[in-house]
Amino acid sequence: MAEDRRTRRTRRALNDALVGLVLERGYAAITVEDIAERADVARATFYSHYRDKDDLFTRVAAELLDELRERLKPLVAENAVGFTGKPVLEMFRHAQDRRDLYRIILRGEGDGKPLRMFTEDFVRATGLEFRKRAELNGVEPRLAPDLLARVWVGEQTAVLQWWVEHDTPPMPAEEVSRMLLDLAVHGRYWASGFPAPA
Amino acid sequence: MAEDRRTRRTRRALNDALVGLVLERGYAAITVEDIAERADVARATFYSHYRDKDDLFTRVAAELLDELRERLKPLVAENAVGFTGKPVLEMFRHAQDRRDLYRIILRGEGDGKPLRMFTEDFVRATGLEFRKRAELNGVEPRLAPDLLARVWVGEQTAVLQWWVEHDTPPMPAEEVSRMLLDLAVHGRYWASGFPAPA
DNA sequence: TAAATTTTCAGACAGAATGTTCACTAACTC
DNA sequence: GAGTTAGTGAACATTCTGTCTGAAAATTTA
Repeated sequence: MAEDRRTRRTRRALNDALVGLVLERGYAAITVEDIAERADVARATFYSHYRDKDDLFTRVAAELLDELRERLKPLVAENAVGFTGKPVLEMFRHAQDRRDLYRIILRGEGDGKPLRMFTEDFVRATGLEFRKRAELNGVEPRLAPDLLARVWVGEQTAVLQWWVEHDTPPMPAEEVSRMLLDLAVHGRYWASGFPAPA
Repeated sequence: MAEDRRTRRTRRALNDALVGLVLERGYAAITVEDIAERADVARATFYSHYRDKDDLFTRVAAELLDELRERLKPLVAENAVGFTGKPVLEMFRHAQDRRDLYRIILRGEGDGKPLRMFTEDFVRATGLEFRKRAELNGVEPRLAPDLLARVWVGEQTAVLQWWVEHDTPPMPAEEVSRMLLDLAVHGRYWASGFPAPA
Protein backbone atom coordinates (compact mmCIF):
# COMPACT_ATOMS: atom_id res chain seq x y z
CA MET A 1 0.00 0.00 0.00
CA ALA A 2 1.58 3.21 -1.20
CA GLU A 3 1.17 6.40 0.81
CA ASP A 4 -2.25 7.95 0.61
CA ARG A 5 -2.38 10.72 -1.96
CA ARG A 6 -4.15 13.04 0.50
CA THR A 7 -1.38 12.82 3.07
CA ARG A 8 1.22 13.48 0.40
CA ARG A 9 -0.66 16.52 -0.76
CA THR A 10 -1.24 18.08 2.66
CA ARG A 11 2.28 17.34 3.87
CA ARG A 12 3.67 18.98 0.78
CA ALA A 13 1.36 21.95 1.17
CA LEU A 14 2.36 22.39 4.81
CA ASN A 15 6.05 22.17 4.01
CA ASP A 16 5.78 24.77 1.28
CA ALA A 17 3.66 27.04 3.43
CA LEU A 18 6.21 26.91 6.21
CA VAL A 19 9.14 27.76 4.00
CA GLY A 20 7.32 30.59 2.30
CA LEU A 21 6.07 32.14 5.50
CA VAL A 22 9.37 31.88 7.33
CA LEU A 23 11.06 33.52 4.39
CA GLU A 24 8.58 36.37 4.46
CA ARG A 25 8.02 36.98 8.15
CA GLY A 26 10.56 34.95 10.10
CA TYR A 27 10.03 31.78 12.05
CA ALA A 28 9.11 33.36 15.37
CA ALA A 29 6.42 35.54 13.83
CA ILE A 30 4.32 32.81 12.31
CA THR A 31 1.71 30.60 13.95
CA VAL A 32 0.40 27.14 13.25
CA GLU A 33 -2.78 28.86 12.17
CA ASP A 34 -0.87 30.87 9.56
CA ILE A 35 0.75 27.78 8.15
CA ALA A 36 -2.50 25.87 7.97
CA GLU A 37 -4.24 28.78 6.34
CA ARG A 38 -1.61 29.25 3.65
CA ALA A 39 -1.60 25.51 3.00
CA ASP A 40 -5.39 25.63 2.85
CA VAL A 41 -5.76 22.95 5.46
CA ALA A 42 -7.66 22.77 8.73
CA ARG A 43 -5.60 23.46 11.80
CA ALA A 44 -6.59 20.10 13.26
CA THR A 45 -5.08 18.47 10.21
CA PHE A 46 -1.75 20.09 10.93
CA TYR A 47 -1.68 18.45 14.32
CA SER A 48 -2.49 15.05 12.87
CA HIS A 49 0.76 15.26 10.88
CA TYR A 50 3.16 17.22 13.07
CA ARG A 51 3.53 17.72 16.79
CA ASP A 52 4.12 21.45 16.44
CA LYS A 53 5.84 24.11 14.39
CA ASP A 54 9.25 22.95 15.48
CA ASP A 55 8.55 19.38 14.52
CA LEU A 56 7.55 20.44 11.04
CA PHE A 57 10.62 22.58 10.50
CA THR A 58 12.95 19.94 11.87
CA ARG A 59 11.57 17.33 9.50
CA VAL A 60 11.72 19.62 6.51
CA ALA A 61 15.36 20.35 7.29
CA ALA A 62 16.14 16.67 7.82
CA GLU A 63 14.68 15.81 4.43
CA LEU A 64 16.83 18.43 2.79
CA LEU A 65 19.87 16.93 4.44
CA ASP A 66 18.95 13.48 3.15
CA GLU A 67 18.57 14.89 -0.31
CA LEU A 68 21.98 16.55 -0.10
CA ARG A 69 23.65 13.40 1.17
CA GLU A 70 22.11 11.48 -1.69
CA ARG A 71 23.55 13.90 -4.22
CA LEU A 72 26.96 13.91 -2.60
CA LYS A 73 27.32 10.18 -2.13
CA PRO A 74 28.65 9.24 -5.59
CA LEU A 75 31.10 12.15 -5.55
CA VAL A 76 32.85 11.54 -2.24
CA ALA A 77 33.36 7.84 -2.90
CA GLU A 78 35.17 8.54 -6.12
CA ASN A 79 37.87 10.98 -5.04
CA ALA A 80 39.41 9.34 -1.99
CA VAL A 81 42.91 10.37 -3.01
CA GLY A 82 43.23 14.13 -3.39
CA PHE A 83 41.02 17.14 -2.86
CA THR A 84 38.72 17.85 -5.74
CA GLY A 85 36.06 20.50 -5.74
CA LYS A 86 33.27 18.22 -6.86
CA PRO A 87 31.35 17.83 -3.62
CA VAL A 88 31.62 21.54 -2.93
CA LEU A 89 30.28 22.37 -6.35
CA GLU A 90 27.45 19.92 -5.95
CA MET A 91 26.43 21.53 -2.69
CA PHE A 92 26.25 24.94 -4.32
CA ARG A 93 24.10 23.44 -7.05
CA HIS A 94 21.84 21.90 -4.48
CA ALA A 95 21.55 25.24 -2.74
CA GLN A 96 20.66 26.82 -6.05
CA ASP A 97 17.86 24.34 -6.60
CA ARG A 98 16.44 24.70 -3.12
CA ARG A 99 17.40 28.23 -2.42
CA ASP A 100 14.49 29.28 -0.21
CA LEU A 101 14.97 26.46 2.22
CA TYR A 102 18.73 26.96 2.31
CA ARG A 103 18.16 30.59 3.04
CA ILE A 104 16.00 30.14 6.08
CA ILE A 105 18.13 27.35 7.48
CA LEU A 106 21.37 29.28 7.04
CA ARG A 107 19.77 32.34 8.60
CA GLY A 108 19.45 30.32 11.75
CA GLU A 109 15.66 30.40 11.80
CA GLY A 110 14.00 28.09 14.28
CA ASP A 111 16.38 28.97 17.09
CA GLY A 112 19.28 27.69 15.03
CA LYS A 113 18.29 24.08 15.49
CA PRO A 114 18.11 23.14 11.80
CA LEU A 115 21.34 25.03 11.17
CA ARG A 116 23.03 23.09 13.95
CA MET A 117 21.82 19.84 12.42
CA PHE A 118 23.28 20.88 9.12
CA THR A 119 26.59 22.02 10.59
CA GLU A 120 27.13 19.09 12.90
CA ASP A 121 26.40 16.60 10.18
CA PHE A 122 28.74 18.39 7.89
CA VAL A 123 31.52 18.58 10.47
CA ARG A 124 31.21 14.91 11.25
CA ALA A 125 31.46 13.86 7.62
CA THR A 126 34.30 16.25 6.90
CA GLY A 127 36.31 15.27 9.94
CA LEU A 128 35.99 11.63 9.01
CA GLU A 129 37.08 12.36 5.50
CA PHE A 130 40.11 14.33 6.67
CA ARG A 131 41.24 11.60 9.01
CA LYS A 132 40.79 8.90 6.40
CA ARG A 133 42.73 10.87 3.87
CA ALA A 134 45.61 11.61 6.22
CA GLU A 135 45.92 7.94 7.08
CA LEU A 136 45.59 6.77 3.51
CA ASN A 137 48.36 9.05 2.35
CA GLY A 138 50.55 8.63 5.37
CA VAL A 139 50.77 12.33 6.13
CA GLU A 140 50.90 13.86 9.57
CA PRO A 141 48.33 16.68 10.00
CA ARG A 142 49.83 19.78 11.50
CA LEU A 143 46.45 20.65 13.02
CA ALA A 144 43.84 18.44 14.70
CA PRO A 145 41.46 17.12 12.01
CA ASP A 146 38.49 18.15 14.15
CA LEU A 147 39.58 21.74 14.23
CA LEU A 148 40.38 21.62 10.56
CA ALA A 149 36.91 20.29 9.81
CA ARG A 150 35.27 23.10 11.81
CA VAL A 151 37.21 25.71 9.94
CA TRP A 152 36.43 24.23 6.58
CA VAL A 153 32.73 23.93 7.35
CA GLY A 154 32.69 27.44 8.73
CA GLU A 155 34.17 28.82 5.54
CA GLN A 156 31.77 26.94 3.35
CA THR A 157 28.61 27.83 5.20
CA ALA A 158 29.64 31.46 5.41
CA VAL A 159 30.09 31.68 1.67
CA LEU A 160 27.05 29.57 0.98
CA GLN A 161 24.93 31.90 3.05
CA TRP A 162 26.34 34.96 1.34
CA TRP A 163 25.69 33.35 -2.02
CA VAL A 164 22.06 32.29 -1.47
CA GLU A 165 21.09 35.59 0.06
CA HIS A 166 21.49 37.38 -3.25
CA ASP A 167 18.33 37.46 -5.32
CA THR A 168 20.36 37.04 -8.42
CA PRO A 169 23.49 34.94 -7.92
CA PRO A 170 26.58 37.17 -7.71
CA MET A 171 28.53 34.48 -9.55
CA PRO A 172 27.85 31.02 -10.92
CA ALA A 173 28.18 27.97 -8.70
CA GLU A 174 31.30 26.87 -10.57
CA GLU A 175 33.07 30.11 -9.87
CA VAL A 176 32.28 30.45 -6.21
CA SER A 177 33.23 26.87 -5.45
CA ARG A 178 36.49 27.27 -7.32
CA MET A 179 37.31 30.41 -5.34
CA LEU A 180 36.54 28.68 -2.09
CA LEU A 181 38.81 25.82 -3.01
CA ASP A 182 41.66 28.09 -4.08
CA LEU A 183 41.35 29.94 -0.83
CA ALA A 184 41.38 26.77 1.22
CA VAL A 185 44.40 25.47 -0.62
CA HIS A 186 46.53 28.57 -0.78
CA GLY A 187 45.43 30.53 2.25
CA ARG A 188 44.52 34.07 2.81
CA TYR A 189 47.78 35.78 1.99
CA TRP A 190 47.58 34.35 -1.46
CA ALA A 191 43.97 35.51 -1.83
CA SER A 192 44.63 39.02 -0.61
CA GLY A 193 47.57 39.50 -2.92
CA PHE A 194 50.23 39.78 -0.24
CA PRO A 195 53.43 37.82 -0.67
CA ALA A 196 53.45 34.98 1.83
CA PRO A 197 55.69 35.60 4.86
CA ALA A 198 58.24 33.16 6.23
CA MET B 1 21.77 62.49 38.17
CA ALA B 2 23.24 59.04 37.90
CA GLU B 3 21.04 56.07 37.07
CA ASP B 4 18.78 54.90 39.86
CA ARG B 5 20.31 52.05 41.78
CA ARG B 6 17.07 50.05 41.61
CA THR B 7 16.97 50.07 37.84
CA ARG B 8 20.59 48.99 37.67
CA ARG B 9 19.91 46.12 40.01
CA THR B 10 16.81 44.80 38.28
CA ARG B 11 18.26 45.19 34.80
CA ARG B 12 21.29 43.28 35.85
CA ALA B 13 19.17 40.58 37.45
CA LEU B 14 17.02 40.24 34.35
CA ASN B 15 20.05 40.01 32.07
CA ASP B 16 21.63 37.30 34.18
CA ALA B 17 18.37 35.40 34.49
CA LEU B 18 17.93 35.41 30.73
CA VAL B 19 21.40 34.11 30.00
CA GLY B 20 21.17 31.41 32.63
CA LEU B 21 17.77 30.19 31.54
CA VAL B 22 18.56 30.19 27.83
CA LEU B 23 21.68 28.21 28.54
CA GLU B 24 19.68 25.65 30.49
CA ARG B 25 16.47 25.33 28.53
CA GLY B 26 16.88 27.15 25.24
CA TYR B 27 15.43 30.50 24.24
CA ALA B 28 12.17 29.23 22.83
CA ALA B 29 11.33 27.26 25.94
CA ILE B 30 11.43 30.12 28.42
CA THR B 31 8.76 32.69 29.20
CA VAL B 32 8.86 36.22 30.51
CA GLU B 33 7.40 34.81 33.71
CA ASP B 34 10.38 32.45 34.05
CA ILE B 35 12.85 35.26 33.61
CA ALA B 36 11.11 37.51 36.10
CA GLU B 37 10.86 34.71 38.62
CA ARG B 38 14.53 33.79 38.41
CA ALA B 39 15.47 37.46 38.66
CA ASP B 40 13.12 37.77 41.64
CA VAL B 41 11.24 40.62 40.09
CA ALA B 42 7.56 41.19 39.35
CA ARG B 43 6.50 40.45 35.80
CA ALA B 44 5.15 43.96 35.42
CA THR B 45 8.60 45.26 36.25
CA PHE B 46 10.05 43.32 33.35
CA TYR B 47 7.74 45.15 30.98
CA SER B 48 8.69 48.52 32.39
CA HIS B 49 12.26 47.84 31.25
CA TYR B 50 11.95 45.78 28.09
CA ARG B 51 9.33 45.45 25.41
CA ASP B 52 9.51 41.68 25.36
CA LYS B 53 11.85 38.70 25.53
CA ASP B 54 13.38 39.55 22.18
CA ASP B 55 14.09 43.11 23.18
CA LEU B 56 15.92 41.95 26.27
CA PHE B 57 18.07 39.46 24.38
CA THR B 58 18.86 41.91 21.64
CA ARG B 59 20.05 44.52 24.10
CA VAL B 60 22.13 42.05 26.05
CA ALA B 61 23.81 40.98 22.83
CA ALA B 62 24.34 44.57 21.73
CA GLU B 63 26.04 45.38 25.01
CA LEU B 64 28.36 42.44 24.57
CA LEU B 65 29.27 43.70 21.14
CA ASP B 66 30.05 47.15 22.51
CA GLU B 67 32.24 45.58 25.12
CA LEU B 68 34.10 43.58 22.49
CA ARG B 69 34.58 46.60 20.26
CA GLU B 70 35.98 48.49 23.22
CA ARG B 71 38.53 45.78 23.89
CA LEU B 72 39.50 45.50 20.25
CA LYS B 73 39.81 49.18 19.51
CA PRO B 74 43.40 49.78 20.71
CA LEU B 75 44.59 46.62 18.96
CA VAL B 76 43.31 47.25 15.46
CA ALA B 77 44.54 50.82 15.34
CA GLU B 78 48.05 49.77 16.12
CA ASN B 79 48.73 47.13 13.47
CA ALA B 80 47.55 48.74 10.27
CA VAL B 81 50.45 47.30 8.28
CA GLY B 82 50.52 43.51 8.43
CA PHE B 83 48.35 40.78 9.90
CA THR B 84 48.98 40.12 13.55
CA GLY B 85 46.97 37.78 15.68
CA LYS B 86 46.28 40.29 18.42
CA PRO B 87 42.62 41.08 17.74
CA VAL B 88 41.86 37.40 17.26
CA LEU B 89 43.48 36.52 20.52
CA GLU B 90 41.64 39.27 22.30
CA MET B 91 38.34 37.98 21.01
CA PHE B 92 39.04 34.53 22.36
CA ARG B 93 39.89 36.08 25.69
CA HIS B 94 36.68 38.02 25.68
CA ALA B 95 34.79 34.83 24.89
CA GLN B 96 36.50 33.16 27.79
CA ASP B 97 35.43 35.91 30.18
CA ARG B 98 31.84 35.91 28.99
CA ARG B 99 31.52 32.35 27.96
CA ASP B 100 27.84 31.75 28.77
CA LEU B 101 26.65 34.65 26.70
CA TYR B 102 28.96 33.76 23.83
CA ARG B 103 27.61 30.25 23.92
CA ILE B 104 23.98 31.12 23.54
CA ILE B 105 24.63 33.73 20.91
CA LEU B 106 26.82 31.45 18.83
CA ARG B 107 24.26 28.68 19.16
CA GLY B 108 21.92 30.90 17.25
CA GLU B 109 19.41 31.25 20.09
CA GLY B 110 16.75 33.86 19.60
CA ASP B 111 16.09 32.90 16.01
CA GLY B 112 19.66 33.73 15.13
CA LYS B 113 19.09 37.45 15.41
CA PRO B 114 21.86 38.18 17.91
CA LEU B 115 24.20 35.92 15.97
CA ARG B 116 23.42 37.82 12.79
CA MET B 117 24.15 41.09 14.55
CA PHE B 118 27.47 39.69 15.67
CA THR B 119 28.37 38.30 12.26
CA GLU B 120 27.31 41.28 10.21
CA ASP B 121 29.17 43.67 12.42
CA PHE B 122 32.22 41.52 12.24
CA VAL B 123 32.04 41.18 8.47
CA ARG B 124 31.66 44.90 8.01
CA ALA B 125 34.68 45.71 10.16
CA THR B 126 36.80 42.98 8.58
CA GLY B 127 35.90 43.93 5.04
CA LEU B 128 36.82 47.52 5.73
CA GLU B 129 40.08 46.46 7.25
CA PHE B 130 40.91 44.27 4.26
CA ARG B 131 40.21 46.99 1.76
CA LYS B 132 42.20 49.55 3.70
CA ARG B 133 45.12 47.21 3.95
CA ALA B 134 45.14 46.32 0.29
CA GLU B 135 45.13 49.98 -0.68
CA LEU B 136 47.74 50.94 1.87
CA ASN B 137 50.12 48.30 0.64
CA GLY B 138 49.29 48.67 -3.00
CA VAL B 139 48.44 45.02 -3.52
CA GLU B 140 45.73 43.70 -5.79
CA PRO B 141 43.42 41.21 -4.00
CA ARG B 142 42.88 38.03 -5.98
CA LEU B 143 39.44 37.66 -4.38
CA ALA B 144 36.79 40.25 -3.61
CA PRO B 145 37.45 41.67 -0.12
CA ASP B 146 33.81 41.12 0.78
CA LEU B 147 33.99 37.44 0.07
CA LEU B 148 37.30 37.22 1.84
CA ALA B 149 35.81 38.88 4.88
CA ARG B 150 32.92 36.41 4.95
CA VAL B 151 35.26 33.50 4.81
CA TRP B 152 37.49 34.82 7.52
CA VAL B 153 34.57 35.57 9.81
CA GLY B 154 33.06 32.18 9.09
CA GLU B 155 36.25 30.45 10.09
CA GLN B 156 36.60 32.43 13.25
CA THR B 157 33.06 32.01 14.48
CA ALA B 158 33.11 28.30 13.72
CA VAL B 159 36.21 27.79 15.80
CA LEU B 160 35.03 30.17 18.47
CA GLN B 161 31.82 28.23 18.84
CA TRP B 162 33.66 24.95 19.03
CA TRP B 163 35.96 26.41 21.63
CA VAL B 164 33.35 27.88 23.98
CA GLU B 165 31.17 24.79 23.88
CA HIS B 166 33.72 22.77 25.80
CA ASP B 167 33.25 22.90 29.55
CA THR B 168 36.96 22.91 30.00
CA PRO B 169 38.82 24.70 27.19
CA PRO B 170 40.41 22.17 24.80
CA MET B 171 43.36 24.50 24.43
CA PRO B 172 44.37 27.94 25.71
CA ALA B 173 43.26 31.06 23.86
CA GLU B 174 46.81 31.70 22.69
CA GLU B 175 47.07 28.33 21.02
CA VAL B 176 43.74 28.30 19.24
CA SER B 177 44.18 31.81 17.88
CA ARG B 178 47.69 30.98 16.67
CA MET B 179 46.39 27.88 14.88
CA LEU B 180 43.65 29.85 13.25
CA LEU B 181 46.12 32.41 12.03
CA ASP B 182 48.54 29.82 10.69
CA LEU B 183 45.71 28.20 8.84
CA ALA B 184 44.55 31.45 7.33
CA VAL B 185 48.05 32.31 6.24
CA HIS B 186 49.23 29.00 4.88
CA GLY B 187 46.03 27.29 3.81
CA ARG B 188 44.64 23.88 4.27
CA TYR B 189 47.22 21.81 2.46
CA TRP B 190 49.84 23.09 4.80
CA ALA B 191 47.65 22.32 7.82
CA SER B 192 46.78 18.83 6.73
CA GLY B 193 50.40 17.92 6.06
CA PHE B 194 50.05 17.47 2.32
CA PRO B 195 52.65 19.01 0.07
CA ALA B 196 51.04 21.94 -1.74
CA PRO B 197 50.12 21.22 -5.36
CA ALA B 198 50.94 23.41 -8.32
C1' DT C 1 15.98 64.27 57.88
C1' DA C 2 11.97 65.38 55.23
C1' DA C 3 9.84 65.97 50.90
C1' DA C 4 9.56 64.86 46.23
C1' DT C 5 10.33 61.63 42.76
C1' DT C 6 10.80 57.28 40.79
C1' DT C 7 10.53 52.40 40.81
C1' DT C 8 8.54 48.17 42.18
C1' DC C 9 4.71 45.42 43.33
C1' DA C 10 0.64 42.27 43.11
C1' DG C 11 -3.26 41.44 40.88
C1' DA C 12 -6.68 41.81 37.32
C1' DC C 13 -7.74 41.96 32.43
C1' DA C 14 -8.61 40.90 27.46
C1' DG C 15 -6.58 38.79 23.58
C1' DA C 16 -3.93 35.34 21.09
C1' DA C 17 -2.06 30.92 20.31
C1' DT C 18 -1.67 26.21 21.72
C1' DG C 19 -2.80 21.40 21.59
C1' DT C 20 -6.72 18.06 22.16
C1' DT C 21 -11.17 16.04 21.20
C1' DC C 22 -15.24 14.67 18.49
C1' DA C 23 -18.81 13.63 15.29
C1' DC C 24 -19.30 14.23 10.43
C1' DT C 25 -18.07 14.25 5.64
C1' DA C 26 -15.03 13.54 1.75
C1' DA C 27 -11.46 11.15 -0.62
C1' DC C 28 -8.88 7.39 -1.57
C1' DT C 29 -7.47 2.23 -2.06
C1' DC C 30 -8.40 -2.25 -3.36
C1' DG D 1 -18.96 -0.28 -4.68
C1' DA D 2 -17.45 -1.43 0.07
C1' DG D 3 -14.41 -0.46 3.49
C1' DT D 4 -10.80 2.28 5.24
C1' DT D 5 -8.41 6.42 6.11
C1' DA D 6 -7.84 11.44 6.15
C1' DG D 7 -9.65 15.99 6.49
C1' DT D 8 -13.14 19.25 8.54
C1' DG D 9 -14.78 22.71 11.63
C1' DA D 10 -16.11 23.76 15.94
C1' DA D 11 -15.49 23.67 20.81
C1' DC D 12 -12.57 23.56 24.94
C1' DA D 13 -9.20 24.30 28.74
C1' DT D 14 -4.71 26.11 29.23
C1' DT D 15 -0.84 29.06 28.86
C1' DC D 16 1.46 33.20 27.74
C1' DT D 17 1.24 37.90 26.48
C1' DG D 18 1.13 42.75 27.10
C1' DT D 19 -1.32 46.54 29.53
C1' DC D 20 -3.11 48.93 33.40
C1' DT D 21 -4.19 49.86 37.96
C1' DG D 22 -3.37 52.11 42.88
C1' DA D 23 -0.65 51.37 46.80
C1' DA D 24 3.93 50.51 49.00
C1' DA D 25 8.85 50.88 48.95
C1' DA D 26 13.31 52.68 47.77
C1' DT D 27 15.92 56.36 45.94
C1' DT D 28 17.42 60.95 45.11
C1' DT D 29 17.30 65.79 46.09
C1' DA D 30 17.13 69.81 48.86
